[in-house]
Amino acid sequence: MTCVTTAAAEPADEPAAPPHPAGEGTEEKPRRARGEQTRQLILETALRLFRERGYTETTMRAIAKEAGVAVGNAYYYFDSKEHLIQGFYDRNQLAHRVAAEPVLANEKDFAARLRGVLHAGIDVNVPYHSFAATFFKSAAEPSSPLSPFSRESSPAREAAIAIFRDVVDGSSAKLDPELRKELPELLWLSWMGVVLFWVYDRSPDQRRTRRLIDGIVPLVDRLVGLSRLRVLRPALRQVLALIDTIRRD
Amino acid sequence: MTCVTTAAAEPADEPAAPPHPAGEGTEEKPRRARGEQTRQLILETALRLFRERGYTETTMRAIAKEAGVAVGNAYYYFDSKEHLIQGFYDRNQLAHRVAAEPVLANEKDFAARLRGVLHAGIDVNVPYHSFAATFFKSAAEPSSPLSPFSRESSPAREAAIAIFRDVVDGSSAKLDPELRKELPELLWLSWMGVVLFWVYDRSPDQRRTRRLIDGIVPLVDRLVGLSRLRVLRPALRQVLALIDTIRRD
DNA sequence: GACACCATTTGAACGTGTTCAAGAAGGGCT
DNA sequence: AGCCCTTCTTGAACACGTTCAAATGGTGTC
Repeated sequence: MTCVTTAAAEPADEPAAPPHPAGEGTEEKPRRARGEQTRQLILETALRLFRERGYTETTMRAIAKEAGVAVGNAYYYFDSKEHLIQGFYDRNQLAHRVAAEPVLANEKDFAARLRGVLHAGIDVNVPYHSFAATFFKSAAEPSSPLSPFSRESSPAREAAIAIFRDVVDGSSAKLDPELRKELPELLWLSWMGVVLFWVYDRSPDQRRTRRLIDGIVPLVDRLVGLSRLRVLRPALRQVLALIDTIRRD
Repeated sequence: MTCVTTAAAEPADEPAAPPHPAGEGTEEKPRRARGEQTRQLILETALRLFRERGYTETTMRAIAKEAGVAVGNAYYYFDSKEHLIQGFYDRNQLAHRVAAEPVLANEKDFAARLRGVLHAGIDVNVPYHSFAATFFKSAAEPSSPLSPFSRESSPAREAAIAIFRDVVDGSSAKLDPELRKELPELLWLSWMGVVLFWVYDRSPDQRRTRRLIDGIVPLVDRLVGLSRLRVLRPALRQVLALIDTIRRD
């Protein structure tokens, strides 16, 4: 209950930068530090065990024991076992951004940018493919805070969409201004589709997903290019109108 | 608690035909009957409780008690609580077929057929929207037998695709023969997308889903119509090639 | 009738995620 | 110092899904 606020308040920066700027003294504990430290300890331990044993096989008792705390303590910081995944979620979001940076900085071609970003997204997730399925199961429940469409995931979702906005804005492609406005979100949605495919992908090294990306990017590129074609104008308007209709409830 | 009757007797539309290995020397009557009856009783009771209280809120103990059997007995017939959903799955599949029948029989226009089938699919699911979300959660796990892509769901999946094959075959639309071959499966995939949208749809009476259908059907119709256009031929080939590539692992 | 066999049924027991009432650990105040 | 208040920590207890060795019961065989 109480930890909901703390958890949801600053989820973005916990993976990389610890909130310890300078005063590294042991006595410098302004009330917050002790709790935050425990929180991090539990999260780190949990993610490590998830990686080592898988999600379902890792029990809350094991996490607590390994972290050297009581099981109830974990529930003081995290509402449920599933909420521990949120940490994984945020961390990978950030890793995706970092991995996509080179392509976004150097490449101008739309297709190349999109392709790079999609592959980068898969790259950072590869180590977790085995238990991503279970994790995905949790995310699939609409009422779950882990759902990519949920309010709680809103920051992470916005951050993800921002990457695709970058893909569009930094590209040399010329396209319909109205489409340009909607494209980032549409690309993000496609990305969710790719992730869905990836989760289900049982081929070695998930190479089918790689091929899906390589195949679908030129298609999207072509479609986007064709968007200025006269014959397709009405269809484009139709799509945009539909999106608008659905969005306004 | 000998409630043998009402629950089991009412719905005679059980899709599972009794196994008739005709040609075996054994007597066909008594041995199997008792077990099958219990199995049905448990399934009926479970589905009723799911409808009344929701999936998560219905405990296996409650199902067993209500059915007048021991918990272990339910596990003799069903591997897990999730496996009980498979019954729900099959039943709705059949209901979809039935509900779509009138449209498929009377309508010739492709768009109208597709629209009718999609709305019919939502219609039969409406009563279960509240717990469909939880049920969907189970189906989302790739390893789960409930996954629409799993081997266990193969029959139900084929049956569903068959509906869309009917949509295509019975329509007056003229389209590329290669596309025609793939279209049923593509439409089924779109249907899965619509269901996904529906599960997440929180608008009253899920009216956003209805609008999504009404909006997307003309689009698909248009796209299918355009498929014979010269400019789009290469793109179409590209799509079909991609599907082929992915399919062959 | 007696026995064996196998499908069926039982309910206690196990391990799990989660809750909760109680306490410990400090820091700020008088 | 003494007290209060918030933050943090504890571990037993609960309800659930699931398992399993044992009991039951009907059917075929001798």
